[in-house]
Amino acid sequence: MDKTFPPAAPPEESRTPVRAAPTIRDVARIAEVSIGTASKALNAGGRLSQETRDKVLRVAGEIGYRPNDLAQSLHRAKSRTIGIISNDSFGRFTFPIVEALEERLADEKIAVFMCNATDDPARERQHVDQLLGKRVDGLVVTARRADKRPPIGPFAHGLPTVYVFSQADDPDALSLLPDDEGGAVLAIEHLAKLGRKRIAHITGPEHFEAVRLRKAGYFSALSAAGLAVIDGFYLSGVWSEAWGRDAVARLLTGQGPKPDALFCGNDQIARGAADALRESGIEVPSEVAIVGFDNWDVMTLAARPPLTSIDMNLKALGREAGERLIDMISGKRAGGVQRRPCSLVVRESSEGEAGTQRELE
Amino acid sequence: MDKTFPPAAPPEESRTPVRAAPTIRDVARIAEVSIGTASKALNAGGRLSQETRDKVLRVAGEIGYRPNDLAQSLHRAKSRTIGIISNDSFGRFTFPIVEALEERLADEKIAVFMCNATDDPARERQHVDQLLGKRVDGLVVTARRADKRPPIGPFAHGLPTVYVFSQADDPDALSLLPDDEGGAVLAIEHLAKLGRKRIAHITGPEHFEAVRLRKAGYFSALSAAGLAVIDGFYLSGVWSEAWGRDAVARLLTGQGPKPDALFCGNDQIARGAADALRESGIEVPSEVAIVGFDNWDVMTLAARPPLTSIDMNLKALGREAGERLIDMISGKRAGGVQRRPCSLVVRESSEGEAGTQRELE
DNA sequence: TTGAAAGCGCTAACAA
DNA sequence: TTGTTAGCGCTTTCAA
Repeated sequence: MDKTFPPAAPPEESRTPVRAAPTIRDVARIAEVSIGTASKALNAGGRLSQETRDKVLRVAGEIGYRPNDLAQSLHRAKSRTIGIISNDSFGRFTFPIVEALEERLADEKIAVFMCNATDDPARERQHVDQLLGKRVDGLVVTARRADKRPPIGPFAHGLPTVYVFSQADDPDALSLLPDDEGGAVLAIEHLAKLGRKRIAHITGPEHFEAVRLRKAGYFSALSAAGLAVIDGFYLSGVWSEAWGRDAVARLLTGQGPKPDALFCGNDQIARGAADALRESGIEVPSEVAIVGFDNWDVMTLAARPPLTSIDMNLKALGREAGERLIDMISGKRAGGVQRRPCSLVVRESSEGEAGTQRELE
Repeated sequence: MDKTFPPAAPPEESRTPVRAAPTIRDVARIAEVSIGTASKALNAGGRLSQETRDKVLRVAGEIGYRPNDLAQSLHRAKSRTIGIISNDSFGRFTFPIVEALEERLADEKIAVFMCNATDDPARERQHVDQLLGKRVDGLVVTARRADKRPPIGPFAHGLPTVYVFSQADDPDALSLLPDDEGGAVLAIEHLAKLGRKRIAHITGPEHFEAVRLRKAGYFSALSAAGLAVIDGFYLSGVWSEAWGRDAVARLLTGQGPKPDALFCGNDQIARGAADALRESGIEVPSEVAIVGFDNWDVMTLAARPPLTSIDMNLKALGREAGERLIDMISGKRAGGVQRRPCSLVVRESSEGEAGTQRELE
């Protein structure tokens, strides 16, 4: 066969619909300038006649030229790209963090690779490996539990990394976490200010560091407020509404004093507690006030009454993670475990004047 | 000053901790071969003496060489990178989709850029623009509502794009959606099989296409099952537990017949309905059975009793979106609105033999 | 079996 | 003011 004949058109299926993006070379050719000139015009740099500059920009606009970041990254040191490794398969905590982070980085024209490792170290390693291949400028690591985890690496050593809602077992690493203990203190101070004297704490499993920290805050704030620690008023269980109901049943059937307030380890427990109280004919908040944790609207707003809760300010945490990462990328060193304040969101489950419906001393 | 003096060391802050990644040039130099040879060895291609190949690979391993994807992408046609534009700021529906999509694409060594547009067209456009600069091979668009939206572009024209849980107002675009109508049919068939005759439908706002489709499924399945359409048994409101409770109150206080089953437009409504029934002394499922929609465990498992629900199989949807996008990237054309089946997940709120506790005909 | 060199799209230093 | 060119890290011919 004659090789000079044009080859047959490729079959429909394999004909890609993407037409190759125009390059700076195309712009230069059409605008009848050199590539260097075109580059200068497009990057608004150097001295150039206004006329040439305009012509180049016009042509670029007309043919839909868009610089190729890949090519730029190749000889800038930076790819303007970071990776985020998430280990929260449900996303309830991770999502607001990631969202705020992404928003903050978008302002800086940095794009975010999203990788879900779902607590599988092999997958995680694979993802990090891929991200290194993509020459990301930094890494963010998130998790569902705020417990210590082995640091990324050593294969990622030297890469700016921020752990957020997650804690690396490496003193040099930067970890950004909510101040769980402080959050608990907020809750107890609030209840104490309302005149409550017998505050119980119903919470999740103790293998969560958050549980241990909130517990510590509970006890320290009680004593700071001059309130007695009552036997049987600290109940650790699981993170469910059912446990909230159970725990309330236990508190009500016991021999000892009955609580006039509950501080719950999360909003699901708090909601279960609210249901159990209502169904036992105990009024919230007049007889028993409730404060939850997480400020998860799905729970706090649907509960009857709506729940006062502690907000971990996850969006702020995500935004700050972005900022710290940007700092690290530009060479600033940082490390250590840093905790950010929670805030109290008051709703009906704890509203009302202190002591109005209470026996006063 | 003498220019030949070495410049002062940069201040601590600006000294970046990242040591430049080794290049193939480094590998070649240390292994004492040419760059071409090193490349051949690393890519397992071409004929090469086993000895040289081993030496190159050993050196590469020792110095931690990792190919630079950016450089590769530059003259491959593909970047092995896609972008996902999400418009669901809460993430409840989007998250499982994105997660499955990311997992599927990771198998193909394709990385995912995550962009949240939060329903702001300007932000969306900005993101698409950035993604085009990064030379992504494709785009996935997700939303919170499965309603029609303007297509991405025309600036992204020609770029393989899949709309998932989201529908482009463009007949050529590929949209992947759950079969809401079929889901409703599943629910009604299930209840009819249990012997229920008076099935009410409590749902969300009609401006959601999903509401209209589920409504259509409700009516068509009723008539297919030979069941009467009862006046006042279709109630459209909002997506909340409170509305579920309200709607039940309406159904119970009305003059007409009382329902023996409820099909709810989502699980929050269903949970509210379950609460209202229990508090009215009506037993679920013996007196009134309930089926929800979304199969959101936070609701279905916490409700008393646990809720039967329709699952939209979002993970499967996400995985398929990944597959279709891969197809499109490799040149396969696809388009149209494609709906994927939902499935029924039976729990206590509708369990039990048909008619055992019911008046039978 | 190995090496040399062109080129992917872009920037920046230098030359004209 | 504009053009030329080296080179970012890699692959891929072609030559040796």
